Amino acid sequence: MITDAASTAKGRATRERIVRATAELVAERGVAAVSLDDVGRRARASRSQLYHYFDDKADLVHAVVDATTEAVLGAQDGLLAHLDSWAGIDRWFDALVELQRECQARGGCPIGSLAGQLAERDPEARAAIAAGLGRWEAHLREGLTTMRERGKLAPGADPARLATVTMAAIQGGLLLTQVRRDPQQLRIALDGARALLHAARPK
Amino acid sequence: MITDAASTAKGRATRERIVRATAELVAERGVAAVSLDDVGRRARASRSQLYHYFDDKADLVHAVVDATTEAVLGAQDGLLAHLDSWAGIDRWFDALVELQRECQARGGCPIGSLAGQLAERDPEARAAIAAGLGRWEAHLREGLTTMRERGKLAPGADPARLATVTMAAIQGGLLLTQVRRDPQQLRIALDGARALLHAARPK
DNA sequence: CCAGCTCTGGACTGTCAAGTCCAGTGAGCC
DNA sequence: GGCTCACTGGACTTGACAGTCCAGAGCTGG
Repeated sequence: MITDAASTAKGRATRERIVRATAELVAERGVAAVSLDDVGRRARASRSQLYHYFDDKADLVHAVVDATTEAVLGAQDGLLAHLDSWAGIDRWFDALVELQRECQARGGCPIGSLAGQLAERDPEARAAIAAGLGRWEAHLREGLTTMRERGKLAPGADPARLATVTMAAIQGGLLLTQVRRDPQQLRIALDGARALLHAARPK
Repeated sequence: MITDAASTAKGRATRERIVRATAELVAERGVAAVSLDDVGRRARASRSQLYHYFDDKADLVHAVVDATTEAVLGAQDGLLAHLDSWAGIDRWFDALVELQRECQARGGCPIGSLAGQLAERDPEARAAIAAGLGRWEAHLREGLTTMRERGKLAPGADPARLATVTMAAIQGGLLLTQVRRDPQQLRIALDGARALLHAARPK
C-alpha cells in the first residue's frame, strides 16, 4: 500500500512482470486460486521480490485490479474515442462480440469477473473496480452527449441512463456468454442495447 | 457425487442444515473463503458428518449451487408464474429492485455471483448454473410467448431474444448495483429492459 | 433385547499457503 | 578499488486447510 519501491529500470521491469503474471493467473483461475508461489514461478521472481514490491497479497491484488482496468480500457482505446456516432458504437459492439468469439466465450469480462470475486471481500478493490467501470461508462456517456448536441439523439434523451443501461447489457451479456459458452448471448444483449439507443433518436 | 446417503429423517435434516449453512457462508464470503471448519461450526456438524454426506468440498459446492438456484427461483415463485402480463412483469421488476434495497445492494445475484466464481473453475458447476439461469429465463420466455398469443406482443416479436436481453439486464444491473452499492443501477437497467419489451407491442 | 445399520464426534495427517528473515549480488558513484 | 543501496535468492516459521480414521452413540426391525 505504501510501498511502490522501484527506483531502477530493472526494479520497475520486475514489478511489472509480477503484476502481469498475477493478472494472467487471476484471469485463468480466479483470485483465490492463485498462490504467491504460482506468481513467482510465472514471473520468474522469488518470494522476497514479491514482498519487496508489495506489502502482501491484497496489495498485489489491488495492483492487478488497476492493471486490469488499464488493460481493458487500453484494449478498446481506438474504439472508445469514437462513441459519438452510430457507426462508432456499432464498431465497438462488434469488437466486443468478436473478442468473445476469439476467446471461445471463456473468462467473461476481466473487470466484471474481478467484481464478482472481490466486491464483498475487499472494499478497496470494490472501489477501484467501480472507478474502472465508471471510466468505461464515461466514454459512452460523453459520446452520447456529443451525439445529442449534434442532433443525433433527441433533446430529451438521457445519456447517463442510456450509458448505464448499455453497461448493464455488456456485463450481463458477458456473464451469460461465459456461463453458456456462447458469444451469441452477448450479441443478443448488445442488439437490445442498440435498439434502446436508436429509440432515443429524434423523431 | 455418488453419495446421497440420508435414509433417515435425522440424516436428511443434518444434510440440509449443512447445505444451508454452506450456502449462507458462500453468499457472505465467496466459495474460496469458506472452509469446512466454518461450515461445521455454522451447521453444528462435525467433520465426519460433512464427509458422510458429501464426497468432498466440490461435491458440497455442487449441492450449494443446486440449493441456491432452487432458493432464487423459489423466492420469486409467486412472481415468475405471472410473467404473462405487463402488470406481472412490472411487479417482478419492482420486487427485484426492492430486494436489492433491502440487502443494501450487497451480494448481487446469488446465481450470478456463483457463476463468476465457478464458471472457469468447475465445469460441472458451470453447467448447473447455466441450467438454473435457463429455468429462470424460461419462465419469462413462456410468459412472453403467452402474451404474443394473446396479442399483447407483435406477431413478429421474438420471446426468446427478449427473454435473453432481459436476463442480461438483470444480471448486468445486479453487477453494477453490487459494485456501486446502489440499487438504482438495477432500476435503470430494468427500465431499459421494460422499454425494450414495450417496443415489441403490436402497433 | 440384540444385531446391524445410520449417523456422529473429534483427533490425526499431510500438504500447501502466506509471510519472515538474512545473507548475499551487482550496478552506479566517489 | 571499495561503498552503498536497490534488488535478489531461498530457506524457514507458522498456521490453516482438506481429507482420513476409528471408536462409539442411537435408532430400528426382528
